[in-house]
Amino acid sequence: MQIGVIEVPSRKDLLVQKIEEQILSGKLRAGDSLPSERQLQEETHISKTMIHAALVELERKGFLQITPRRGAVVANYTETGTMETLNARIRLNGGNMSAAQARSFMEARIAIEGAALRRLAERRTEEDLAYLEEIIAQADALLEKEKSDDAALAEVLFRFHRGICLRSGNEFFPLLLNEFRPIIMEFWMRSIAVFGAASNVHLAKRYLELIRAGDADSAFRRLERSVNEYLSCLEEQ
Amino acid sequence: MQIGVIEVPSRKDLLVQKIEEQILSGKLRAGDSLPSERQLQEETHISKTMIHAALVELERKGFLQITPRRGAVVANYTETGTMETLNARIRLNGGNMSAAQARSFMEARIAIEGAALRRLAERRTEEDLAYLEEIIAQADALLEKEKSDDAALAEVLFRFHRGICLRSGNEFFPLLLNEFRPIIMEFWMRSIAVFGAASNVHLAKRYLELIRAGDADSAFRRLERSVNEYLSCLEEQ
DNA sequence: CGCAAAAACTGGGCCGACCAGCATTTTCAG
DNA sequence: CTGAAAATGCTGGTCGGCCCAGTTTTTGCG
Repeated sequence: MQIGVIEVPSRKDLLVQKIEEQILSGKLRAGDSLPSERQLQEETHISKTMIHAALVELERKGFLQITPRRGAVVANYTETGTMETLNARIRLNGGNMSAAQARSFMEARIAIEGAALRRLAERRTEEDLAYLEEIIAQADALLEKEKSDDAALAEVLFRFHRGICLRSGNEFFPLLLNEFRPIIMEFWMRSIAVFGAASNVHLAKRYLELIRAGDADSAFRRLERSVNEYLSCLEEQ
Repeated sequence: MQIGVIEVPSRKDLLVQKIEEQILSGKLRAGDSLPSERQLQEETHISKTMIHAALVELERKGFLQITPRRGAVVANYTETGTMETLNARIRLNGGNMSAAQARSFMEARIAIEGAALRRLAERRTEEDLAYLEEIIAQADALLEKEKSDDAALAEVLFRFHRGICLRSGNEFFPLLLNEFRPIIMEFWMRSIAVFGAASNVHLAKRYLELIRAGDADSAFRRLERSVNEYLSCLEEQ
């Protein structure tokens, strides 16, 4: 077994994580003021530069609102939160989504990828099909290797489904998939573990066939069905 | 007329913007290497701390790929881009979307908000309705003031539609709306300019009625129709 | 010429000082 | 005592330099 690079979190990252924990656990509530940067510096013995960088990162993630020369207050992250906020929440939970979160995620996936699938099936060109076939070929190549590489296959599956969004002609759909990326990769890893590598690649081929046939409705229903299969499989565990 | 706070962009922000411009204009192409941080420091007379922060921000936005101790290269932002990348592109274009972008945006809106609308109509509670009514009341209060404040109304309309996503019970939908926020606000400002303030508030009330009636299909069609009206109005200009 | 040691450079993390602007307190003329 | 102006002390923001650990290029010995 290969041992990856051991990532040492920096002190700044640790501070970010600590404050995130306090906010998500409710110890710090929306509207609460944070100590000033200098005060945090004394408490943590981290330089002001790094303290400042940590607070800026937390503001970007939607956890804080910083007003120059006035200080930082905890934001209501249901108001200001973005996908990054959610990624932080999931990471803090050990990388696991709750069942409700998984269902929410899948609903969002159906809404976005389903719309892309419909659009693409209705107006696919030879070029679109060739683009997706090329990705399928990469997946097949991975299947034939004796040493299975689940992470690489998950990456290819991500690229296939982003390809559907990319080729749908809508500029927004692929961007949304990129935004979801960490969560989607986690999903594909699980899907490969549960249903097997070959089964996932086969499903991708099925989507390609339905797109080629121009059968938007069937493609959409196929997506709904496989999502439901996955969710019920998850609930069994 | 009230003059708001004049925001002075920091030198870091200016550097970020300048590099974004060079990438979006094609002066810097995917794969090109950027000068080292120390070289940029000499050229721009900006401290290394800020140079580094700027490059990290550009990487987060999908414009660069940084490899530790090797340097930064321009990324293919169609591959790595997120909503932030798009926001930057639109901002650089003076806040204007192309017609194709507007259509893509509206398709994405139908996909996401439509799904939320359906879900909410099917399982709304009294609490959900009260939450949305409270926002509508704020909109009415704005309408009655003699001094019209379009920006405030756009903010309320945004909150109403995010409220639909929030109350749909899906955790992801409101986050996606937050992600879109700058674009959505621009859209509401235009909608108010084109159709008038009262008309937009009236439409919101109509959504609320359909949600209360539990008529998911009608609510969805209403959304599709108003989107199409907006797009055809845009194309006339 | 071959190739390994050394030098030069890279981004990453960190530090303590300094800057400009806001808020409160202090000062001091009226 | 009053009230405006000056001084002080706070804030977030920026700065340039330090060391570290890898990468790339140059050097120089065999």
